[in-house]
Amino acid sequence: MQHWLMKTEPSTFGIDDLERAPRHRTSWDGVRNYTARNFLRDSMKRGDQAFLYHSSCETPGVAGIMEIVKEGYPEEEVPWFKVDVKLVRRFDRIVTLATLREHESKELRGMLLLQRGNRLSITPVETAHWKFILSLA
DNA sequence: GCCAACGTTGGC
DNA sequence: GCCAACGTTGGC
Repeated sequence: MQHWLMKTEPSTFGIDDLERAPRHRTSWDGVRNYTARNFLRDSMKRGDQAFLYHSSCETPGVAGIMEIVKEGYPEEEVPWFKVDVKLVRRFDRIVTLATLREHESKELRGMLLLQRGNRLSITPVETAHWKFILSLA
């Protein structure tokens, strides 16, 4: 199983919205970047888990865990792709970006989210990083 | 609101 | 293929 991190702006769609969605499920669409699209289309597999990350908000950070329940399929707008996800677990508290940064040079060294200038909305997460962030949650 | 980083566009 | 201009992201 692979792990991922998927960004969303909570003012548009956040963990509250996912929790309220029918069966805690939603289509993860609107991704408009080719690298991220390729992850959606080619690499994400059913059963993979992903951190739901809140960006562009008061407290950026990881809000919970989702599972991929439907692999990549086309959006109506060519050439973009989406997957379906469901909420697995909502963290009691957000694991904030500030907290992640505290471990940037040790446990989370090399994490793509923390790399300078990274704007990619979907990134793979190394298993060691995944486990460590879970331990913070 | 600012601005660094970086992706995309389009003329050549 | 180059690269300047422009648009977007996202933390602060």
